[in-house]
Amino acid sequence: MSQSPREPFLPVIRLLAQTYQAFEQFSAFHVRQMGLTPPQFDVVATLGNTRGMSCKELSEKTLITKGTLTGVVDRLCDKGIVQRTTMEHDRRSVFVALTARGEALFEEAFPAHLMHMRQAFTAFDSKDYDLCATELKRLRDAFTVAMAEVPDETC
Amino acid sequence: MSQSPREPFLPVIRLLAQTYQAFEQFSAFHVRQMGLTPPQFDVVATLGNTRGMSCKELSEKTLITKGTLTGVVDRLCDKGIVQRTTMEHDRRSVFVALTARGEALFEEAFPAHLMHMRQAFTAFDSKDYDLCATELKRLRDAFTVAMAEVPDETC
DNA sequence: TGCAATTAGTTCTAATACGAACTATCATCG
DNA sequence: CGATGATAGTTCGTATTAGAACTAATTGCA
Repeated sequence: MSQSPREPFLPVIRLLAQTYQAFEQFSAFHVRQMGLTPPQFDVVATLGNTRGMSCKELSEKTLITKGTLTGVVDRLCDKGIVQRTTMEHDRRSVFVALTARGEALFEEAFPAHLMHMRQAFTAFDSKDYDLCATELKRLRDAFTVAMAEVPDETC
Repeated sequence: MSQSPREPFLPVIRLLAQTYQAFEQFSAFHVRQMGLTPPQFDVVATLGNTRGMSCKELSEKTLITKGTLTGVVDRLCDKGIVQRTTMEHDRRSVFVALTARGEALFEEAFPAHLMHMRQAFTAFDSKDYDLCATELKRLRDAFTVAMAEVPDETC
């Protein structure tokens, strides 16, 4: 009934998936109440307190693929929350920034979401944050390094 | 340029997202090479070494929503990898099991994927697994508990 | 200068993803 | 027995999601 004892990383992978899922559920629940989808909120939160940035930079910060980002930004444009501008010095780039209405939304939604998320961490102290961050970093880097080593052999 | 120092959990959330993303990239890369999508592989891996199970059970183990699962199982049926049967004692339930061809696929793809994933953990020893698991469990439970406390107030 | 290689975004296709509405079936309790 | 409620899956609508092909613009180097 239990898993193969030969693969001690399987429990870790399972836990990672469960943890991310639990986070997503908890976070998305509140984001949807504010009339946004999680990716849309990510974009608004990333653009907040910022002059704006290119799609590429936005893509790197939100971890949203560029192809997907086009659609997300499209919908935020339709809602009047962000606006696109072509850049002067590099006409390939698109500059994305919050509109006045987008700023107002950010000022309201972002603190509200922080308040919501804070409720999950009431039992954490600074040592807990450090431990958590250390282990996550270790895991993230393990995957990143492994990923960097594989695909070259395939091409 | 740096984040609000008042919210020590923000780095943890960011790291969780980055870690899951890195895992997904690394894992999905290999899964796609085998002609499956990540959710399809999850289903095959879950059904492997099993007589089969209901959609509900499959949904709980794979973390795939029931609505989404219908489509995933549809496609696996089309490929002849799994098959559906209505249960005798409860005609609401659907029993999903690997076909002979699905078994063969599992026998080949699952060990291959384990081998792939193992490459990310070459630097981990048993203490590392424990530390990682402990912190992930703590995080997962924090979100789960917080989620359980919120929605009732909303209804 | 001039063309090949890059880069930034968009578009396209197939597959998720979620919540809500819906159907069919069971369970419960009067 | 019979209404009420709960449960398992499917269906539906909208929004992501990844990757690949495509366009436009820039860069690099001969």
